[in-house]
Amino acid sequence: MACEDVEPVSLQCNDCPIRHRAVCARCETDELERLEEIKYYRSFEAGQTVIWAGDQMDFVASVVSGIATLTQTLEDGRTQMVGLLLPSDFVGRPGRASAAYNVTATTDILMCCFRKKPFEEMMERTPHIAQRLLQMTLDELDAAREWMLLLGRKTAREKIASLLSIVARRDASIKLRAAEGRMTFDLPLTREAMADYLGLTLETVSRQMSALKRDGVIELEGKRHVTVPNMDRLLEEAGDDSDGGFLV
Amino acid sequence: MACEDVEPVSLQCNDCPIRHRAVCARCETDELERLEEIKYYRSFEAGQTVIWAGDQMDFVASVVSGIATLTQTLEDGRTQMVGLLLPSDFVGRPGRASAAYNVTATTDILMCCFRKKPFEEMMERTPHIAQRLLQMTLDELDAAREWMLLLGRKTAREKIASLLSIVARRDASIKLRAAEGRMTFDLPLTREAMADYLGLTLETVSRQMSALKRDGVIELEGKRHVTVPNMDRLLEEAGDDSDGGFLV
DNA sequence: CGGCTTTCTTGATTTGGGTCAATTTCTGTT
DNA sequence: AACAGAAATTGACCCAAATCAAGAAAGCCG
Repeated sequence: MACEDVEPVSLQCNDCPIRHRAVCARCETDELERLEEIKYYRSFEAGQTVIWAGDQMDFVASVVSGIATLTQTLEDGRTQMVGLLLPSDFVGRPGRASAAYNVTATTDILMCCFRKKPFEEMMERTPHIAQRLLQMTLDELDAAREWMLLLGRKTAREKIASLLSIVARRDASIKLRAAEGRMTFDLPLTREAMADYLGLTLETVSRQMSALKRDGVIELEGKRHVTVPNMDRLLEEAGDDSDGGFLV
Repeated sequence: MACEDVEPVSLQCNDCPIRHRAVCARCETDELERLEEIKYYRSFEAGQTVIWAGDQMDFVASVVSGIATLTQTLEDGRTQMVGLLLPSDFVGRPGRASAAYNVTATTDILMCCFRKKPFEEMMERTPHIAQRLLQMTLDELDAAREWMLLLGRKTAREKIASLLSIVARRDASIKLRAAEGRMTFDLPLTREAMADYLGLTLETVSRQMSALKRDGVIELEGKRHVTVPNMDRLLEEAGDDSDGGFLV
């Protein structure tokens, strides 16, 4: 339980195929059993709502496989995606009783859940977990603010290019593909989801995708499979050469 | 140093006129001396840049008086404000070497700074500080995401109304004015700053302010002094009845 | 007080992206 | 293979907000 070392990283559950990014590796040996005690799995089908904004939320969770989105909506139905959850991402927050956003599965998804109370107790006993969560939350805050720049000031074309480069990069990091230059990946989102993410309509998304294709910035096979012949060109189109803005 | 109590709140420096919201009241007695050791003040004039994005940042700080903004910019000069710092707000982050945003003083401002290294050491020794910072960061994240909805999906009029209601509320909470209904406050921002906050141009901001005035939603004396005769009406114009979205 | 700058307002015009509507292309399914 | 339903594209038109361009207020300072 005592955990004196410096660099907290991620924690590997016994039977989850991924490493959760939430908790402390150093404490792993001591806390793992306890973690196993309080955890359970839930799976959802594509399109299902995991939780509605405002609902009671008595667990925190880590995405094991699949993709989910965080969205907010106005009464008249306008919706804005405020986050994308990929495997190993963390949902829910200690010290908050109800969910702040709608969480929706966009593909079939498996989540590894921890009951909130015991998780919070574990946090109390294991300071590095709070520090690790702080780190992650600060990263998410940076990503959210990067997204604010995109939503407030970028053109439709720049928005699309930004999203594509983020997905490409995220995909690349998973596959450990170091190469710049040519890059191939599948879009995990429908045109509508992209629109909700970027503050556009799906028609505009479609039009700009076609325009980028016409101009040779991307190639499309089918609707979802994208290849970027020249990554630098795409980044240029995105309007900033920042190497980041991982909301993803 | 040991700090076993539950509810971390804020810390009162010996000679700052405000309570910083960053740290733990329970540890106050023990940590205060040390805090005094590592702290120093810096003041900036209206318009001055406190720090540029990417610069080395070897301190964290709390705003004592005045107002500062966090902004991001694209190469061609388009800028988006991503945060507003009011007295007692916290800037800078443990575990990060360089600033992520431009911080600019919009009024004369006094900041209470703590050198980062010792501050981080204090965090190590005082778990509740990390927990308190986590809490604050989660709140900021919520606010940023609320702002994403505004930037992505609200009309110019709704954006203005949202900003006004946030400033009104923040002002009200400072003055401990419980009354709903009629409300009076000074805008701490120029039209241009409002535009950068809302993802609009200053002309549009000005036009929508005039429109809200014409429609009796607000009254204006001079350019900056606003009174809201009916707070509910303003909230209605803001497009959501959420009682929050404090990016402020 | 009068000149000077900065901030703000208002008008005329343009345009990027929204809206509405009609196809087309992809999934499955039986 | 044929059909159905969902997802995506494309076109025609429109409108909210951007852009361009004067002026009007409000500070500020000698």
